[in-house]
This record gives sequence, structure tokens and C-alpha cells, in this order.
Amino acid sequence: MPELPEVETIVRYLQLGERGHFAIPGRSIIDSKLLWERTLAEPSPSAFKKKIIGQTIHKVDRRGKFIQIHLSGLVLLIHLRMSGDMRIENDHKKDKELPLQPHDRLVLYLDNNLRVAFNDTRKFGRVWLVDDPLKVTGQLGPEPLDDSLTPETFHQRLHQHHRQIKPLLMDQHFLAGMGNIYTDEALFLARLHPCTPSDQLTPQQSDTLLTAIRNVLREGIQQNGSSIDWVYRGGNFQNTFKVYQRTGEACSTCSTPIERITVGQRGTHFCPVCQTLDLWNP
DNA sequence: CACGTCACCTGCGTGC
DNA sequence: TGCACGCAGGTGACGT
Repeated sequence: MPELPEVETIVRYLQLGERGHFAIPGRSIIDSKLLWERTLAEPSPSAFKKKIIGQTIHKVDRRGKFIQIHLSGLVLLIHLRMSGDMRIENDHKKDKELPLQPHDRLVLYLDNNLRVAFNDTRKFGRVWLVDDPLKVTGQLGPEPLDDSLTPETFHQRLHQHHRQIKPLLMDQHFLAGMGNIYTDEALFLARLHPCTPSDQLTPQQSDTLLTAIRNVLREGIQQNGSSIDWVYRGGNFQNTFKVYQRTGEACSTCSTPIERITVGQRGTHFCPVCQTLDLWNP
């Protein structure tokens, strides 16, 4: 489910709640419930409970695909992996607690009767409670939407590797936030074959690629993310996919059927005519 | 260093 | 209807 735009959508939801209700900044945490132990990467379940109770939520932001909930001196980091989601709701009326949902893995109880649930069907998601978020996010590459990443730097970084462009873009050490959907979409916009060696891009192609990446991410954020599971949140990006999961459909540019191949063990969608692999390009 | 394979998990769509 | 199979938005540990 979540790539950068979906994580950004969730972060905004945690910051603002819905229609002005359910915002979590300013609240304090009065209890926690861990329903699946392996969800918690760090620290131990008992230390987690002890440390998190009494903490105040100061702000929520994002680094790559990590949600960062800044507390009083500690930071709660959440990675949604494939199927994670966050939900804020009214916990109880009087003494009766609302039943939890299937696949809820961790629940935080706030001081105003709200509860925040981390729900994760496939159990791949992870949560860390640490003093220094860089312990977890320190090795991430640059934020693609940050202006400090210039086209020149991006081009240089591409040329520091000799790798297929798609797996490189999805490598979180190289760039933080790209996933399978947005990478396929960006490569289509930039007219680059997913297997193009990263050090063969011309400065012009690198520039076009960075612009394409920023365009798909911004569009994704504007549409509140992509997935089917996100419809309730207003996510709409799936309706704008040009290649992802459109195998066999006509390319929007040249009408050639979109192809699906496997690159780096991931399903990869592209137009074989618009996205040619020219290994001899100047 | 680049790349392949497997592991971690559950659920859904497809085709027999 | 039942069932096997392939596939899924991510990542990290290994082996070559």
C-alpha cells in the first residue's frame, strides 16, 4: 500500500484528524496495547509500555516512508511496509471500549478518549521507540521532493552506481520514498526503460527523470494516495496510473500494449515503444 | 559492488 | 463449491 504519497497522506491525517476532530498533536498517551509482538522492533514490550505512558505528542512528520511521531524526548517511528495503516477513533463511551479491528497490531490510548491503532494485515510493519530517530532513518537517501536535491546532484548520484535504474530508484539508501507504483509511473513519464543502467543517463535524462519523480509524487499526494484500500480516505491516484497494473492496455501515448516484466523481483509495467533501452545513447 | 533468492505474512483473484 | 496457485504497495539477510 504505502509509498511516499500514502505515508504523507497518513501523516496529515494524524496531524489534522478529520474535519478538525481527532488531531493527535498536543495529546498525551495514557496507555498502550501491543497485539502482535514482532510489530515492535525496539525496545522490548515491557520497556515500550513503561516509556510511552505519560509521553506527550508534539508533532507528526515523515522521513522517507517512516512516520515520525515526536514525543517528549522520544520519537515513535512507524513503517507501514506492505499493508500497514493508521486509524484514529473514539475509544469508548463511559467504560465500554469499542472493539478493536481485525489485524490491529498496536494501539495507543490518548488522554481525550481517542485511540490510535496501527493496523497491519500482513504483519510486515514495524514500530520503533527511540531517543534519536537517526538510529533508524540515518542511512536513508535524500527526500525526492526536497529542493536541496538538485538535478546536478541527482545526476552525479546516478552515475555513482552501475545499476538498473528501477531497483536503484527503489533503493531507500539512494532515494527515500519511491516504491513500485510511483517508480513505474515516473519511468514512463521520463520515457526510460526500467533496466537502463543508471550511469548511462545523460544530464538531460536525469533532469527529466527527477521532474517526473516529483510530478508523480506530488500528484499522488494531491490525490491522497493510490490504493483501493484508500478509497475511504479519498485516495484516487489509481485512476491516474499510466502503466501500473495496465498490462495489455493501450499506451496513452502510442497505443502499444503495456507490457509486464520482472525487474529485481518486482512486477514492472512499461511501454516497450516509448521506453526503449538504448544502450548506445550518446 | 551488483544481483538473485528467500523469508517474513495474509488475502484475493483466477482458473481448473 | 473447493482448491491450488500466483500475485500484492516493502525490506533485509544471505549467497554468488
